[in-house]
Amino acid sequence: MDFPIGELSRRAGVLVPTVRYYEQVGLLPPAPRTEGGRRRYGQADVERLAFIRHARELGFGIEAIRELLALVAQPDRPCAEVDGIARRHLVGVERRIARLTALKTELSRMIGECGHGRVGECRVIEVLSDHGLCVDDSH
Amino acid sequence: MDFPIGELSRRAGVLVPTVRYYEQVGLLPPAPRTEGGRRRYGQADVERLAFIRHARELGFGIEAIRELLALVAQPDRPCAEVDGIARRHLVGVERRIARLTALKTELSRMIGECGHGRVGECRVIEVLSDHGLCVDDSH
DNA sequence: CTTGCTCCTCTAGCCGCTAGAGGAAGTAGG
DNA sequence: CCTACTTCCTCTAGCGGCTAGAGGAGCAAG
Repeated sequence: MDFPIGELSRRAGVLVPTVRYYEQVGLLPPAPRTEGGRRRYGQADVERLAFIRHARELGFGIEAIRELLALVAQPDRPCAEVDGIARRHLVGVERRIARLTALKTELSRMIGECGHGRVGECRVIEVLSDHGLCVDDSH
Repeated sequence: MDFPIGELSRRAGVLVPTVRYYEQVGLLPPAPRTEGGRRRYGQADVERLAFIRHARELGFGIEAIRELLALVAQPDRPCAEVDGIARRHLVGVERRIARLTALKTELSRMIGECGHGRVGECRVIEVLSDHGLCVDDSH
């Protein structure tokens, strides 16, 4: 119930330098130290760190996670804010998907039209050279 | 047929500091200078820069663009390499779409299950706290 | 000749880590 | 007690692809 950073790292599945980074940016509180200056952690830190890790895996940014952690500390407040943060993130993810899907379409078309001849006649190069050859000019 | 960086910027639709950055990383050749030390450009630079811009819009990285530009300079070579670069990029884009789509699914589910009560009972927080509540553990 | 615009270089910042240097603390075995 | 080994510490720099800002010089028009 009182272990060093490496153990925390293993338990939460987060690299040691990343743990220190999270402390630095304020996602984890400054850990108490041994006489020799080493950080000591407890079970609560494992849970907090696992929360952070999972949120990161779901693509939340550091700032959003900071807000989520602040809200977790106030369990009696309505969860509209939590909902809002998650929804905003979802909208961002959907936008990125839409953009990447447009890219994918354009790339596929470009590649499909390549006649596998020489660079000088390559459709891929032509399309890159002339935006007018794109179907969708959203980019 | 001999204009400064601001004019190049306008014609190609690329910000001035970005043009200088592209020169720095070798996508554009070092521009000839006036006596006063200012860069001068011609029509060929507009086309090269437009090519770079379009490739960036399609998500190609600087390194890939460097390779593409080197290939454009050798129009008689077979375009298999061009094709390869584009295909590799397409695969990367598809992977990112797949990943984001999985995120989107998880986020939507999480948000849909939120009962709009208090933070303490919020499903969003619960899911973030416990990875076991995720349907797909690919993340 | 002065105003105002454009241009120059250089440095730092964005995000979220990751890597490495150089050194100190802690632990296990002889 | 000494050594060897591992883990930990701080600090700095780097990734990609720009973007912003400081501080100064060139240049064209009025």
